[in-house]
Amino acid sequence: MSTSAASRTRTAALAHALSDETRLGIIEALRHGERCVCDLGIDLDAAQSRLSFHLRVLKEAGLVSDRRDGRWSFYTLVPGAITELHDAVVALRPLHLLPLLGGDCCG
Amino acid sequence: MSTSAASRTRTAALAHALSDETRLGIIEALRHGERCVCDLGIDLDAAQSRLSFHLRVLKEAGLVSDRRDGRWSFYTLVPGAITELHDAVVALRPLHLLPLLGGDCCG
DNA sequence: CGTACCAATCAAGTTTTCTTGATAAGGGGA
DNA sequence: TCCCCTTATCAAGAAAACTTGATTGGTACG
Repeated sequence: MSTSAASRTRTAALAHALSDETRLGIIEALRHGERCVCDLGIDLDAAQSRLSFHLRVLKEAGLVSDRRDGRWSFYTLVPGAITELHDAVVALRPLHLLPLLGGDCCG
Repeated sequence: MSTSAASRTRTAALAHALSDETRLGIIEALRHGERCVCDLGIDLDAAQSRLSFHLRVLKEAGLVSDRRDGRWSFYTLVPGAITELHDAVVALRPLHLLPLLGGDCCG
């Protein structure tokens, strides 16, 4: 039942991907669906190079995926990663709070 | 409905606190209840100074609280912070997955 | 007192992360 | 072909995070 070292590594990587406000802004923008980089740049008022850097971090963490269409790159949230993150957080609950937080009731 | 800048700052801070494996190990150890620093050092095989550093990060993020008793310091998880974290992750769900992940169904 | 113990803090050095500007790769249109 | 647009990548520097060993501050106990 104890969290394995591997899952701890994974949780740390996911948390790191979320530990930056620019990246949280990207994720928020992608909640509504696929976006191209140029639109994200306008939404977030971020330099192109900076945006590209953070998109790469999110992609390497498995939180977003990209698709190329002509000269544009489109990014999307990976639903499974959000679920994974959710499960990781639920796994941190104090044991005496186990029934709370909505972790096990909707399966 | 859009995530405010303040809550993004808070989410980033919480995520940063979880982005380190040593700190995840501490949280895991505290799930079972209060622990003193000396026990945590044994559990995690971490140098005293290093442990103290990470405990301070967790404390400043509001994830743990401490209590002094004689020469010992005892640390505990702050239940509200885990809940807060849970809510923050739920708020990142893609909009078309809103009914999933157990966010809204448990009162 | 003096010693031992526990934990926080400090100082120094290393590593990682982030930002910025420049360059390169690739596709579309004239 | 040539030029422009979009994006990724690189290089360099700045800032933040982490580790380690030493010091300091309290507390208990002889």
